[in-house]
Amino acid sequence: MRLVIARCTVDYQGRLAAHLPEAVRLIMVKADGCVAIHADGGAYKPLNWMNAPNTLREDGGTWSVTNPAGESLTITLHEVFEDSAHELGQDPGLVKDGVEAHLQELLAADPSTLGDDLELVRREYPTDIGPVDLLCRDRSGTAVAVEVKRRGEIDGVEQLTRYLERLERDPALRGIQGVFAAQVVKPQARVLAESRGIRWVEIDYDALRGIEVPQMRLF
Amino acid sequence: MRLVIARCTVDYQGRLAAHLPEAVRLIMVKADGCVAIHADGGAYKPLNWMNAPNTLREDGGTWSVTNPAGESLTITLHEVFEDSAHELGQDPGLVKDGVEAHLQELLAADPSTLGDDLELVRREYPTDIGPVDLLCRDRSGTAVAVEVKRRGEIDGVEQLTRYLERLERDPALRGIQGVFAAQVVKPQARVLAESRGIRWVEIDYDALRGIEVPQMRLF
DNA sequence: GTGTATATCTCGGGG
DNA sequence: CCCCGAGGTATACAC
Repeated sequence: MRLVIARCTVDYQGRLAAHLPEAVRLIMVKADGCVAIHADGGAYKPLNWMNAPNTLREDGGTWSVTNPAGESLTITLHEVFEDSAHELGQDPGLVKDGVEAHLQELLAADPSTLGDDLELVRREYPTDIGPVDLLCRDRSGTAVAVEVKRRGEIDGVEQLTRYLERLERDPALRGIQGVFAAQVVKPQARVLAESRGIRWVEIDYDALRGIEVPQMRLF
Repeated sequence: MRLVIARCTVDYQGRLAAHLPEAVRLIMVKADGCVAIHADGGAYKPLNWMNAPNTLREDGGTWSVTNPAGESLTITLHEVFEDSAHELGQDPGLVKDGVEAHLQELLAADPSTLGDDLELVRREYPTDIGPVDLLCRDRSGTAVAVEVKRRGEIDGVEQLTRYLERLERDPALRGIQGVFAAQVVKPQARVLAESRGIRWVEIDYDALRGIEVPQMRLF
């Protein structure tokens, strides 16, 4: 990783056109070739950047970064305060716990949390407008579509509504019911779900984890 | 801006739990207090981060970053290879051109791209759930609401559907039609739009720019 | 402050 | 490769 602190101007031409007036900034060049221009604030997002794969050409105080898609980033260095490089090596990567995919896994393993005697038919059941998280059947054989969210907001209810509309057209699924499952279901989402005959369930993540087998734990 | 290259482990506890095993990484601390942990690859997004406002406490080789929302980032330094600081100053900021606002401008200037003889009534026409991008009328006097996107996805169709439902309640707009305009309209969005009687149009941005007057350009 | 809409979103998974 | 959905989305702007 190369780190350059310099007074510079930057121009990006590609999906949009963007220009940075002259100022002192950090230019970060990673081992995979990606380039990011950082100011001293504004969260982690750089002011300007170019992702790999790309080509970096240095010509005196002018850097040209181009990629196969035809985008270009031009950096003009007016004054360089530091220019250092470090070997970081391969990163072992981030281990995450507590995201929607994990919730979905846990619920797929034990759908009874969502209602009496629910049995899983399949996860990511496909429709022509995208896959529904869980397709189940209850004891009476009625199909049940489940949308799982970490935070249950109005968008999720809309999403489940679209799926139900599509699934209802399949004769084998006629009469399908909807369940909206999330750790927290916001008031607006509750109202919308109820007005559409969709049942909503708040899930206790820690309780679900408690019944989980040890080797499923990530760390 | 402080830049530290170090062998470290990192743990985040907050909206989820995430762990980084020991490896050499860049730790960037910006003037506003935000902290980002970068590996030597993988676009501009850091592996882990904590945005301002937060509190950084250094205790030997252990850094604790906490924020008012109760999230925490713990960095354990095992070996420090570099630790430098630089004064960057206030950044004048980015000048952008070519985003959705620009597309909307161009279409407002020439709505005929969207359909025969469309005439603009007004941009950002207000409804009680937000403004619709363009309100037009066609030759027959029928109102037409236009939602403009750079990339036409399912969310945009939902958005336009909500506006149409509101606008239909206005007697002066009864019978209003919807047009979903984007540089690219994704297949799922096409299906949903058609099933709701909304016409979709793909826009050629470069062709629109070609007929644009020079003083509309930003730089 | 909450809600809504945008983003050069980034990132990962599946066909 | 594209399509699609999730994100600790972040960010700006309106109410």
